[in-house]
Amino acid sequence: MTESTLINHIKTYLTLSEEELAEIILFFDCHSYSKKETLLLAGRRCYKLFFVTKGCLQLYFIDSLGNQKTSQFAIENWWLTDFLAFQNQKQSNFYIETVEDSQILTISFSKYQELLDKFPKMEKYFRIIYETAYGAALMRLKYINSFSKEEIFFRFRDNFPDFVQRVPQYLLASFLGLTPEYLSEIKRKQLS
Amino acid sequence: MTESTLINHIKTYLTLSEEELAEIILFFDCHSYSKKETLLLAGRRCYKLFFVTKGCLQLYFIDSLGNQKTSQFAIENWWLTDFLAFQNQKQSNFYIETVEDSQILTISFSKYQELLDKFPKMEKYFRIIYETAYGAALMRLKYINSFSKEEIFFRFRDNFPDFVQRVPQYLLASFLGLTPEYLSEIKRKQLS
DNA sequence: CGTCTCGTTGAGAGTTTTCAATGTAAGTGG
DNA sequence: CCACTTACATTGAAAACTCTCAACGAGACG
Repeated sequence: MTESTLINHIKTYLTLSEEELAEIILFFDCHSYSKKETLLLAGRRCYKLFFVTKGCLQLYFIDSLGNQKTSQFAIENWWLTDFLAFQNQKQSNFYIETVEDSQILTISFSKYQELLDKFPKMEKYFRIIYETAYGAALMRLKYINSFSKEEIFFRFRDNFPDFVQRVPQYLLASFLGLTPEYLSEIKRKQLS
Repeated sequence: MTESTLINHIKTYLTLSEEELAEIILFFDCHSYSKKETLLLAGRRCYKLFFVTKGCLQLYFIDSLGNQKTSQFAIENWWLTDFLAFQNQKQSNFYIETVEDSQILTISFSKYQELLDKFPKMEKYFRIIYETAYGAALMRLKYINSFSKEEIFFRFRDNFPDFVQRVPQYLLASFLGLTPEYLSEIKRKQLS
C-alpha cells in the first residue's frame, strides 16, 4: 500500500495514534504516473505539494538557451514542489516531471493548510523536513563553491553510487551543472 | 530594545499573547559583537542557533586551498547556523563570523527543543522560516545553473543594490562564487 | 609616516562549453 | 523478429569563460 510509505515516514519523526495517522492520510490523493509525465508547469500557479512513495521526480527549468536544467531530484520519501511559489501561491518558476514510473501522494495548498491547522504536530514534522532540506541545500552550495565540476561529479558518484546508476547521464549532468559532453570527457580521463 | 526585533518578526507569522511572547523571549540570550568576531568554529559541535537583530553575519568555510568561501549572509531578521550540524548536534562544517558590529540573539539546541515543546506554535513559525529558506536556496541553485558568473553578479546587484553596497567586494565575490579579480574585471567591462 | 587591507590591472594558464559528427542502445511498428 | 527511428552517449577541435599570480594603487588607521 503506497500510503503506508508516508505513514512510516511520519512515524520516524512524530508519535501519533493510528487513528490520527489514518485521518492525516485522507488529506492526500494518490496518483500513478508513467515516465516523463508532467506534474507542474512553469508559469502556472503552484498549488500542489508532492511526496514520492515510489519512483523519481525532477524539478527543472528551461534556461534562456532552451536547455533543461535540473535543480532537484526527489526519490522515495522525498517531498517536492516549487516551495517559494507554493508558499506564496504564485506562479511557478519550475517544471516537475517524472523520471521513472512513479507513485505520488499529492496535497493541495488549501488541504495542506487544513492539515496543519487540524494536526499541529504536523508543523513539527514539516519543520524538521524543511530544516533538513535547507541544511542540505546549503551543503550543496558549499560543494559547488568548493570543487571543480570534475571533482563534484566524482564526489557525487562516490556518495550516491546507486543514484548515479539510476538516472540517465544527461539528467545527472544537468543536476550537477555541467554539460553531458564534459561529463563524458571526465569519465574517460579517469579510466586512463 | 533588541529583543523586540524578534518579537515583531514572530508576530508577522503567529498570533500570540504578550505573555507568551515575553516567555518565549526568555529562551534567548542577547549578545553584542564587533566586526570580525567568530561565533561558530568549523570542527566544533554546533549547539547554537542565531538570530540577527542588527548587523550582519556570514556563514563560510575554508576550501582546500585555504580560501574563505561564503555560503550565506544573514542580516536583520535572519536566522543562521549550520542547520545540518545543529539538527544532528554534530561537528560544524562552517564558520560563522560577524561582518559588521552586530547584535545577536542566541539559543542553544536544548533550549530550542524546550521552546518548541513548550510553545508548539513555534513549530509553525520555524516551519515557515525553513520552508522559505529552502525555497530561496533552490532559487539560488537555479541562478547558479542558469547564468554565467558575470550575469549572476549583475542580477544580484540589480536585485539587492543596498546589500552590494553594504559588504566588502571580496566577500560578495566569495558569496557569488567568483574571484575578486574577476569581479573587478566584470565591473570595468560594463563601464566601457 | 608606515602599515595593512582592499580593490584593480594584465598576462598567461586552466577549465568548461559549444558545435558538429559519429557511435550505440533501446523502443516501436510492421 | 527485423528494420526503422529515436534518444542518449561519446569524441575532438576550437572558442569562451574564469582563475591564478604578481604587481601596483588607494584609502583607513594607528
